Amino acid sequence: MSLTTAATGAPRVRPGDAELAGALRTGVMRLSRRIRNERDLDGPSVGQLAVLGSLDRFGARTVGELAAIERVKPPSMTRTVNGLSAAGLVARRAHATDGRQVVVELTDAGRALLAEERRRRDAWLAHRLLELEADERDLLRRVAPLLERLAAS
Amino acid sequence: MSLTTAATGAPRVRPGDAELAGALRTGVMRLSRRIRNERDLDGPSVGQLAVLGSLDRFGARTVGELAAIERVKPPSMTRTVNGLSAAGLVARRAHATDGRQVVVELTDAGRALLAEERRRRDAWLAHRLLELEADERDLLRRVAPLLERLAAS
DNA sequence: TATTGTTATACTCTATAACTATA
DNA sequence: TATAGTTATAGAGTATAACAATA
Repeated sequence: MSLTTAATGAPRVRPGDAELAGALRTGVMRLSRRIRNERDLDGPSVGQLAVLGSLDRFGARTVGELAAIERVKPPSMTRTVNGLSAAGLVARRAHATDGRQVVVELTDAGRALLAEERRRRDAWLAHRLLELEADERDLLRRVAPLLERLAAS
Repeated sequence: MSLTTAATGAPRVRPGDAELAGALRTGVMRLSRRIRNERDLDGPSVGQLAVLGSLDRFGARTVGELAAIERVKPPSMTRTVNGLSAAGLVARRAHATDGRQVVVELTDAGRALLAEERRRRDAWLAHRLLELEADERDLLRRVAPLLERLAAS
């Protein structure tokens, strides 16, 4: 099975390509809805957890940077940070040199919650993943960065 | 907390497994947000399009069946169907034998819109997909049903 | 003037609870 | 009584527009 044309070497569109966008879209949208539904109702929201994770991975970031990372608008990130701050999971502090910017950083409580969150990663998604075959998990592991790339493009 | 049991011979968790749920979750959530943002603002919403697609694939279905397929609650599906009906894309009709149920079916306009939607599948997602390598698209094609399975489990 | 963040406001999608009609 | 769908209402998450503070 050749995936490229003999002439140009350009990727050849296969029969299923016309349906791929649709299939991927419905799969992503349904799974995202499912994830939103299954999370711990007393804990941080999915969006809040994503911010905590980014702060842990990348270190303290301004509100604007967090908005860019999560691909939301600044007012939305302000709201998300407000929630995290009210829960004591992040703290705002002044930017060292630019008085307009607000730096957001994890608190000890935020780090602890993140650790706890990781510890119970056998919540429903991880649990469902374990019901898959090993090669299917491998597939998903390779695809996760692809989804990020698509979201960032 | 053990993720596998030596006794059952279940797939053994590899080093990356602990992070898979988190990576998949953030990828799915960000891409879903991106998809929501990029759609045609004058056309049907993502949820409405999904329903049109299901009606096309599976044929006429009751409101309750559509709610189950899309994994939303009946009142949400009533709203979605209301929007589609107001746009003339679907029609309600009485169930043949059960007066409580309402059957939803595609109209000609709905079918035409769906065809048009497919024709311009080189909108941003399909366009982005074509920028990937052929083997990456193959990966996504194999993963799409997996996402559905995860969402349905 | 331009940029960063916030406040005010509104819209979309989803949910639960209560209600109607039918089985 | 139980089920299917709808209506009423509320909550979460997002957006745009206007504003304040700072560069």
